[in-house]
Amino acid sequence: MKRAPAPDAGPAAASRIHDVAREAGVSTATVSRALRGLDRVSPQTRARVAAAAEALQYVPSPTAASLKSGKTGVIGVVVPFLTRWFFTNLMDGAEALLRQDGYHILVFTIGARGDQRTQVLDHQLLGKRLDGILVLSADLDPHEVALLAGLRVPIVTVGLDLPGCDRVGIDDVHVADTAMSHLIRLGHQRIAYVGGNPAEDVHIATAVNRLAGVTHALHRHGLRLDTRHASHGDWTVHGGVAFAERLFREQTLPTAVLAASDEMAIGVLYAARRRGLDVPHDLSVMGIDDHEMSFTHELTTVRQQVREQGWEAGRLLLDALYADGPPASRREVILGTELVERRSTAPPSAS
Amino acid sequence: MKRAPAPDAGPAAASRIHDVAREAGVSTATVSRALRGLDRVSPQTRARVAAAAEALQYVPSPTAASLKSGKTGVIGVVVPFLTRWFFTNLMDGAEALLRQDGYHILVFTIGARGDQRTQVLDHQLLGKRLDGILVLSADLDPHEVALLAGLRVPIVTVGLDLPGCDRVGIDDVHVADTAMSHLIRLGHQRIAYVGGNPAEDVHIATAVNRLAGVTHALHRHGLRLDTRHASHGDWTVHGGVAFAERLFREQTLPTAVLAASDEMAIGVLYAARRRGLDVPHDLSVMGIDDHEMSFTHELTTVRQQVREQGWEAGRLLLDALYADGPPASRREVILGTELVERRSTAPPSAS
DNA sequence: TTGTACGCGTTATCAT
DNA sequence: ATGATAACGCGTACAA
Repeated sequence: MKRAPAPDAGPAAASRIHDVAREAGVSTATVSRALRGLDRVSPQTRARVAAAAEALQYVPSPTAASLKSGKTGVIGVVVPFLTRWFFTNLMDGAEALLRQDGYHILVFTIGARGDQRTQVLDHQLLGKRLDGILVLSADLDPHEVALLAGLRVPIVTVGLDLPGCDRVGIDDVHVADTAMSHLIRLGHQRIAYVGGNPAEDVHIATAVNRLAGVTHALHRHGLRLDTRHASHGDWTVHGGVAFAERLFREQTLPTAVLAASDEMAIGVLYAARRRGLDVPHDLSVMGIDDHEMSFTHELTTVRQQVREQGWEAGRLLLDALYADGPPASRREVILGTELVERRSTAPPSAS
Repeated sequence: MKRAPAPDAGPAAASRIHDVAREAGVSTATVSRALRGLDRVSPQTRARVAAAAEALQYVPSPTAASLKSGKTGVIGVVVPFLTRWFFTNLMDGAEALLRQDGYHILVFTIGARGDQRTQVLDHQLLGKRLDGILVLSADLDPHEVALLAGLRVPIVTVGLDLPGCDRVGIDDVHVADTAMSHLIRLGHQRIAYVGGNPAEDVHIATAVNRLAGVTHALHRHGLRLDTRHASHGDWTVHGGVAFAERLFREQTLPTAVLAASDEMAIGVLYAARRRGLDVPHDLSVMGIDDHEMSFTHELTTVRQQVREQGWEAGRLLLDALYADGPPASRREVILGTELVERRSTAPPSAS
């Protein structure tokens, strides 16, 4: 507030609703009604108010409006990482939709579980600041869930289930089944799998469900996972590299590797190339997601529509926001997936 | 507000400062002072207030506090895209730092220039909502600049210059010079270059500066850009692919390609492989950035520290926020860069 | 050290 | 259709 008004630019102080009222010769109540397009304002008055507001460069204070109305126009987006393809695409989709309706996005990056997360999702920081919450594939612990639920605002999740909350996602069992079935159909029998860590991803069923899909597909064809060829990574490229390096030390190698994420699959590709293995001749590699960099790696995968999921989540949240009163029922949107064949997979070589 | 209080959970209504005051047997003023750690509160009183606040689950209303103080605790981050590596890493760095000081991040994704941007950076939406602004490599047009400047809050930019604003960045001329010099040192003489579009990136000197660095390096060695081998892309993988496909239709091919971004370089790699060219034997390819997927593509590049730039930008903004009153001087933080040699580059083959 | 009382800028209720 | 006025919840002079 000590910032002196610059002598060379615009109005020294922002104008308030009172100034507009005086300028237009009406009351503040009328200004408020006119500017927000409410009923019961004569066309002439509305025009006069609009002109006055324009002349005075009037911008309503969102703070004051929020204090009175209880609505902030802000949606909290809870996301583990800001730098990973999956999450940023979710955010992008959600933001695009929410912005159309004048909502703003407040970001809460909570990072990997167990870190300093309690500092991020803090009662103090969240309190009365948000109209709604989007939880984007963040594996919240019970305390965090309770914190969010205590806010008493609509919550929509993507990629996980929260009791009573609307939800968007894909069929993870099916997507993994599709991927594994493709490798089996090509003729592979010794297939390695690197999934997510079910112990870490307690609230995110992704790791569990994709493993289930993999197992289903194998069982259907009388196959099973070789424990020496199955492990879990952290969903990242480096996790995939680490998995592959362990794998390559085994006596018998698989003829194909399925990774639960494209990023891990790309890590496997990298490690394989480093070891001099020819993909797909010596080893087929397949992922799940269709990451933006999958095509440049010629990676066969099963595509999910990530941006669309964010978009749908935003839509569900808006619905909940406009329908005040408790929701009639819980809604679920499950988007489809699609096999994308590229050059990283082939039938096992005769050798 | 019609949402009926759930019978099975917490307090029906959030408690206000008045409730805490009554519970602790003091005035609201004392509660305010005690809870915010101000002086002139006796230890006993402070403890009693703290206990009462705890018991009532009291959380101060940020809205009301903002209305009084004029501070919102919110920083606006203006960014072109939410889904690109460079921007998300900047955001991540900035958010990590700003959160330490209790600030929140409000995202403004403005997209490519000329789209529907005016709808995003709107006077109405920005007004009185932000304590400060971070402009992350967004090429604002004059109207948008005026809009932000009119907010009268501290602004820090990354990757561009705004009059009077603190700034973080790298030496783009130097980084491009380093890259081109590396190719020349390897023995290349016919080197193609795909840069950014200087016509589109008016306010971002990146395209211009990197081209300047490229030209400097060439001139120093008596070389120059073949206009048939130089063009501009849109910084993306697809832009790189498109450039390479045009390039490969030329009569004489270069022995090396430098791209102004790793994403474009990766596109060039992809197109080269599709065409059956062996990298680096038939063609050396080099980028700038050290994108997270560059090592999986074995791409030689010049690394810049992106997350660190976001972090530094946050730091500059905090400084400006704490030092009220007009800034004494304009500050610039220029971070270093580093050549990263991988397998996509080699001396030109004898053929 | 603590309490009283006013104001922040808007919206909503009730008159008119 | 419009105006007067009371909240909204907190911070902070100023008084005690």
